Formats: sequence, structure tokens, C-alpha cells
Amino acid sequence: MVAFALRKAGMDPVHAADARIAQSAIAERVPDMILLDWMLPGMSGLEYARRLRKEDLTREVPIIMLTARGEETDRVNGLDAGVDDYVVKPFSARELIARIKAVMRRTHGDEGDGVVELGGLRIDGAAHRVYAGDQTVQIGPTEYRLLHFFMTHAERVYSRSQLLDQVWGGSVYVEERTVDVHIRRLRKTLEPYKLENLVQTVRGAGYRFSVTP
Amino acid sequence: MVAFALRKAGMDPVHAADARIAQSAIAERVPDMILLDWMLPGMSGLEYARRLRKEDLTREVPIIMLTARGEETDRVNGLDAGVDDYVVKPFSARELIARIKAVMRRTHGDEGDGVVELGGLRIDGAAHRVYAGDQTVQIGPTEYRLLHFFMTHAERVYSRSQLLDQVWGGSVYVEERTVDVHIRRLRKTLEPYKLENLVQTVRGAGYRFSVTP
DNA sequence: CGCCGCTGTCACGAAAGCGTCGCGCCGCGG
DNA sequence: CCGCGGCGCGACGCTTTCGTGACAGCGGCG
Repeated sequence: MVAFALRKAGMDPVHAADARIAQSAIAERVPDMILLDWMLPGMSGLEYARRLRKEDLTREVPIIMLTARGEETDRVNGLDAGVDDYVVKPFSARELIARIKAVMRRTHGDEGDGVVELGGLRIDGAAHRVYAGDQTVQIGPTEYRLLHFFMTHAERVYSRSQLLDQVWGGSVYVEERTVDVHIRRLRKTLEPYKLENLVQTVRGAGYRFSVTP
Repeated sequence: MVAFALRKAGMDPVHAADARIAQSAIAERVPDMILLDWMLPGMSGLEYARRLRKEDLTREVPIIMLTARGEETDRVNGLDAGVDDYVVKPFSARELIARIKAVMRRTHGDEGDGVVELGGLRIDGAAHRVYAGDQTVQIGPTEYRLLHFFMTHAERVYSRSQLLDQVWGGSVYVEERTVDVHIRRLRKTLEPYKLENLVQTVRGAGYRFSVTP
């Protein structure tokens, strides 16, 4: 019924009966967003959401969960798991579509593929790899995302809040100072290549990636 | 109860019992965001949200609505009215605060961007950077704001109290003479570039940023 | 089950700004 | 020429902000 409504709204839904089927469908083509029922055969929808957030392929894909009444109290857990929004059953087709559009609007930013080169640093989005000159840089997942965001948005200050929104995702709640730590870790990984001053702190404002010191 | 929770989270809530009281409170000081109950005495919260969206003063202020269960079906109307998010009662303080922060992060984006160039000085709001010719100028946060204000309001005298209002913000009380000190500091940072006479003293009136000495 | 990489949070210390004070100079009116 | 208010400026505590090491939790993997 939901699929029918979405199709009527000009979307192209793919239906999966359980997590396993969903996985193979995603492997075939990564969707623009995922509509996930709270209750799944075999595992909880929340658990599956966490798994989707962990895998590189689906990390950026927004998730809307369908919950029945009385399950809302667990919502915080869902927000922690990186779920972008909720729709509570029973819902109208109109409401669902409005929510989907809102989430798409919010998250449909930039692509992770492509190659960016800047300041002696090269990042290959498709290969998920970073090069300093001709040697590859060993880097963790979060630092990678942070660096990638910085390199695609260079010469511009971002507050800790904005970085949390852009790099961590809009619906995960961590301390702002956590950004500092990852900045530090990013600088540390760039240090062997003498590139740590690409990441600059702007006192009272946030951080900036810039070629000029 | 909500106000208490917010205050504990370091926020500064102002409570209003109905739309009329809210209006006068807003007239006094425009809030950073508005938490709006679905049901209001006299008019629906939704209706009031629409009104807030229509007035210039509150158009940019994000709104979060508090709804009870069973009202979710009308949610679509809320999204249409320009409401930024919903919190469904009952909610935990943590959830509410998380939502507020998320909305603030999302909407509190742009301000003071753009590039201004004047008198051999260039200020890049996005990068939060100041250039004198082609070299970058090292500058502190307050001096930056002061300079930014001056460059966007050049050739005009501002009294100390006006500068305090515009640069420091209307809700902090500091000595007027403090302005002198920051003017001095601003001049000092411009001195190496021989640009210190852009900031001029108007005896008995205040200060002025001007290209002509 | 233990090891390991990664993450988020905390606590501590250093550094940078910030606001205030006080002194002295300067311009202006008497 | 003198007095006085206005302003420049160096100095000094105090607060805020940031860097950084440490640590516990959590999965993943052997």
C-alpha cells in the first residue's frame, strides 16, 4: 500500500520483506532513502538501522522509521542510531510523502565519489582513499569523512555544530568538544606529511581547511 | 517544567501563556527559536505558527511544535506551515533538548558571509578571514567583529553605546571605555599594514571607519 | 574469548582574549 | 595660561576557549 502511494507520488520504491532481502536490493542499487519498519522479521528495525549506518555503502542514506504508537518512547534510541525521522502509524500517504520530501531536502547535499585535490592532498572518494603526494595516508573512518568534507568545502569556517551536522549527520547527538578530538586526530595523521596546518582553528568560530596558513 | 529543563541545559527560556503574551515577549526580544504547543488558548498553535511565518520579525525564527498523541495526523499541515520539527508528548527532556539543538544547528547557518573590500582591506565572511592586500591579517574575534561591522557600515560615526549594541550584542553590559581598548587593539593589528588611520576618532561623538583621512 | 581499532567523553593545563583600571596626554573653552 | 573632559595606551587579573593525553565502551575479528 505504501509502495503504491509512493509510486503515485512519482517515486520509485523497492520493497523488501526482511533485512536480508533489503541487503541484496541495496547491493544491487543504493537507494536515495530507506523507509524502515520498527518491527522486522528476525531483528528489530532499530538494530538494522544501526547496521546500515555502519556500512560505508549506506552510511549517507537517510532513514525514516515507521513506528506504531507506544513505541515513540524509544525514539531517543533511534535518534542515537542515526535515524533521520519518524512516522507514526497510522499515517496518511500525504504525511509520509511530506516527511520523505523534507528529509530528502535536508540531506541531499553532495556526493562522496569523485576525486578532490587540494594543498598537496588528494582524496579519492570512489576508492575511499587519501594520498599525500604519492604515498597513501592511513586514516580512520571519521577522520576520512571530516577530511573529505573539509576538502570539498575549503576556505570556509565551520562551527562545531555545523561540522557535527555535516560530518556526523544531523540526528546523532554528541558533545561539541568531540569535534576537537577528531580535529586533533586528523592533524595527527597529517603530521607525518607536514600537512597538519591545512586544518586551522578559528578561535571563537570553529575550524577551517585552508591552503594558506 | 519544560522551562526548568531548558534552563538546566543552559538555555534562557521565556514563557508565554498565550499568543498575545507571546507577541509582546517577542516584540521585546526576538528569540532564537520558538517552542509552540499545538493547542493554544484562543487559537490553534498551527494558526499562530502561520502568523509567525508571515511577519518579518519572526520569519527566520525556527519553530518546534509540541503535540499530543493523536494529533500527528495533522502533522502534514504543520510542515506546510513552515514548522521545523515536532516533539510528541510525552517526551523526555533529553529528547526535547536534542531536537532543539538539532534545529538550531540546522537553521543557524548563515550570517556575515560574503566579501567586503574597502580601503585596501578585504574581509571574507565565509572564511572568517581578513586580508591587507594579499597577505592575511591575524586578528582576534572581537576585533574581527568590530572591523566587519565598520567595513559594512563605513563613512559613518558610531557612538560607543551604538558599537556595544552592534558588535557586542544588546544583552551584555560592559563599560563604554572598553570600546576604546578594542579600537586601540584593532588599530594595532592594522598598524603593520599602515592602515590604522582607517579607524578614526570623532571627538565627543564616537568612532568612524573611513577611507579618507 | 581476548585482542585491537575506533569512538566519545572527561579532566587538566596552556594559551588567548577580554574587560577594567589608572595614568598621562591632548584639544578646547574660558 | 589653566582647567577639564575626552581619549590613548600599557598593564593586570580573570574567564573562555582550545589542545591533548587518558580512558572506558563497543563491535569486529581472529
